[in-house]
Amino acid sequence: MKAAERQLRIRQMLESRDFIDSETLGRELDASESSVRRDLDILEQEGVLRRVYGGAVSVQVPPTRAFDYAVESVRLSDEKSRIGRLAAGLIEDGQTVILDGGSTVAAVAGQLASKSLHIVTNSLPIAEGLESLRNIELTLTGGYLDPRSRVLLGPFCEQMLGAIRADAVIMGIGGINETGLSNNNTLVVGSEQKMIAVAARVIIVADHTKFGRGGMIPVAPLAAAHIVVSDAALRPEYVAMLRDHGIDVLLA
Amino acid sequence: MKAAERQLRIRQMLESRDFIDSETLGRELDASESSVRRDLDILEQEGVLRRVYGGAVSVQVPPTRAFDYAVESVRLSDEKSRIGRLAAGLIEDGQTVILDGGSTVAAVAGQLASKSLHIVTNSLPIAEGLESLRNIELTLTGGYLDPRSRVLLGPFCEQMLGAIRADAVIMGIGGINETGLSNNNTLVVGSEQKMIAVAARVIIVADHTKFGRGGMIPVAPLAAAHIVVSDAALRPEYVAMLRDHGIDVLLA
DNA sequence: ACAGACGATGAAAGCTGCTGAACGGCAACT
DNA sequence: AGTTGCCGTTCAGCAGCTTTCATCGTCTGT
Repeated sequence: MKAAERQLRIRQMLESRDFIDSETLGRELDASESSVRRDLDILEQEGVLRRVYGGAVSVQVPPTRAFDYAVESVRLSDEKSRIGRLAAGLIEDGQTVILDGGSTVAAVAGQLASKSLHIVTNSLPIAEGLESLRNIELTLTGGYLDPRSRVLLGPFCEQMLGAIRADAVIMGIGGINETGLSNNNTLVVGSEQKMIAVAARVIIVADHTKFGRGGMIPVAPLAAAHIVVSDAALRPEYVAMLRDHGIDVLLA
Repeated sequence: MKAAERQLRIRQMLESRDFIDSETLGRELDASESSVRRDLDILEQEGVLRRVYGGAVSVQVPPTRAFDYAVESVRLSDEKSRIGRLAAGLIEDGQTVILDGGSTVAAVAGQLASKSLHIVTNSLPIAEGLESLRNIELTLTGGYLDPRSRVLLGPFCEQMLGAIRADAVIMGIGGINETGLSNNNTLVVGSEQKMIAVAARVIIVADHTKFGRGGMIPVAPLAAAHIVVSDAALRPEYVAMLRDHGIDVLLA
């Protein structure tokens, strides 16, 4: 394995982990710890990570400061923040991205803070978390404001979503099983279907507890999703099911 | 487990817990209590937590939001709140009302809290002020979020406004003189023109300092307004000018 | 095709700094 | 005042870091 490839792999690993120790890196990359250390030096100079005793930590734009206001009530579990980081890694500078509501998507939003993006969202908490960032151009959908979830809904929201095109949509979901994606909130389903329709890539974020569950309202068949990001506790049969449908599965 | 990783885990644990005792930390992190104590020292220096006897408590983030609101309410002068009360009296239960952005309009919004209304607004601060009220149905326009004024703008906003009808619009304004209403913020003008077009009654709220001023961008001729609400310090010639155009003038 | 230069790699040596255990002191509770 | 439990300090041991060097593969010029 060449140096450039190792460094790429290290970058990827840091998308889903806060910290990696040198020993693990050496083993996973099949290289000596000397080489790993050299790679870490280079990546540190590039600002990708920070070297610490025992390994390296990923240098994130402190989500604890940039985004906490929006999600102060929603305690982010470890799993969700790992999913967030991994999903955020799928988005590249300059893209237009639709963000659905929901706490898992909010976790992704926090990790997008360092990128230059055009974000379209119907979620007020997410908008509030991102609005102060100069590198993010923020567009809200219109619509009725649901006071419980603080999400914009209804025909105006759908109409506006129908008028745009996006590189990707990042969407949370109530339940996933072999029959497809589903949700329990009746009102958001229409907007979510529109989001899927206008986005070139559909990225579903869902922790492992969402699998096997069927929500009340079907949203879309499995084939509508291009990428599913979940956590390591996802049972293998679900991974296989998704891959059978041609869906990329990433586990944080 | 390395020091850096332990400290990250401690940070995460404090996201969901206010207090952690040293013994639990030592067990969960698989490290000696000595090491845990050292970590806590470091994290305390970084301001993440505060050490207490038996463990550590998370240090709550100072709410910068409260500062914003404080500034806003200080700026809300006696005149504006009187104008707000008077203008709110023009609105009846059950109506659909469009609210423009701006601090004077925000003063009106505060006085609308007791009524049962359907409010349409492009202002995030106003939406945040009203969203918790059960008697108010709230619809936001879509559009680009202007980070400075926190108002939704642009073609999506105008398109959505064009699709609705309202009983009234309550609008602040940058300047009023014999040539009409004008504003200094280029971007909001298009939305304001739409609001005027779709509302049955156009209610302009403006303290007396706005009169005689000409803003950079013309918004509408005087005749577009149906009611102007100002304060008692408004000079009589302006009252006469407005009445000559068939506009009702109310002085708070 | 061959020789030399260059960069990358892994191993070894020496050093730095982290770790856990032990111990005395102090705070909290009875 | 006594007991219990927690804290800060100290120190030996060791894991990990840096530096150095020999080796190997690749590239370049002749």
